[in-house]
Amino acid sequence: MSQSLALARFLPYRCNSLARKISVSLSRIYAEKYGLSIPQWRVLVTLAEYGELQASQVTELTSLDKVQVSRAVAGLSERGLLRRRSSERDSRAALLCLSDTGQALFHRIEPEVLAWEQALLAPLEPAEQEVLFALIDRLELRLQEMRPVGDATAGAGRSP
Amino acid sequence: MSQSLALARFLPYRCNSLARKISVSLSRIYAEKYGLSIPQWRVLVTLAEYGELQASQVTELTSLDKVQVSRAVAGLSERGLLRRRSSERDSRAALLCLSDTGQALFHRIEPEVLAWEQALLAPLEPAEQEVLFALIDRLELRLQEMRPVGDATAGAGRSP
DNA sequence: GGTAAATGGTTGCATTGGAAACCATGTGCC
DNA sequence: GGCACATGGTTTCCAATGCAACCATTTACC
Repeated sequence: MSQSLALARFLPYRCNSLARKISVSLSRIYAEKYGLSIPQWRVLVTLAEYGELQASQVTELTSLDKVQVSRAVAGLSERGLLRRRSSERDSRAALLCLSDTGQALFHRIEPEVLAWEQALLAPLEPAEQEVLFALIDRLELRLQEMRPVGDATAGAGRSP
Repeated sequence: MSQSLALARFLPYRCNSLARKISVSLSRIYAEKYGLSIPQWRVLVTLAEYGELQASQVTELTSLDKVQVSRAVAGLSERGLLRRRSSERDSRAALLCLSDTGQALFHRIEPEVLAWEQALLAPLEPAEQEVLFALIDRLELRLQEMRPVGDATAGAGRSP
């Protein structure tokens, strides 16, 4: 039957478009007010959540690639928002954690961002919010299944 | 109550991440196989759907900005996939429509792309697919409401 | 212990994408 | 008609992004 293609009903387009609008709107908080890029923001959140992490772990947790993480870390470090020390176990590895300033900044931004997200999700009932996240989970899972086996294009670039 | 922020449960992140993965995966069809960029692809679809359009209309329909449309059109035009003529009503306006080659290319790609989308959506029941699109609609609507009034940052740059 | 391969992270370089400046034309107003 | 301003589209310039090459170190293996 193959209905014909119209962007309005084409998931890649709709999803992209939604994601873009969300990013633009949200970035007014952390970008315009606090001068953070998206990668920087993600690194900040992740370190706030997990404490001390190796850069490679941040890479996995944020879905950023290692270059983005490296640059984000450099930027945050320059502003004194995080500290880098090298692991004694492996002197190549850099262990990252937020400085007090970084923590403070995060705690200042977090409620604003959460409030913004709540405002966005407000029209959806809690059950609908669950459904939304569940659908996203399933689609991501599906995408992984669809990837041809033996494809090196995995999330964060591990695997031999 | 304000649960704390975790990326895994943060809609902007999840949505962005999903959109990105979808794009990467899908682009194997129209980018790698047919050498089209995303903007070019969107313009192609839109012209295939609507016939002859002015560039500004394409801009609105695709959620691309006018620079992207301009470049996409230039690229497609170079490859002979679309024709540009200037409107007699307004000699600034460019009227765009697919050439026969462009139509042919579209008809070759369309079924592949639709099949890909079906594969992605396969794990979702039809009713769930409806829910998904409905949720996206509502979120986009909500984003528009949330935009501070008198904000010039509208989708495609209309409004006085 | 020494060489080869793997891993963690950074840097350089080419490409992309968006904002603003820019032409060309059209519209409003006197 | 003429001058200011709006509009359609293109070009220019700069920042962000991503890939690949690159050091430094560690691991594997002989």
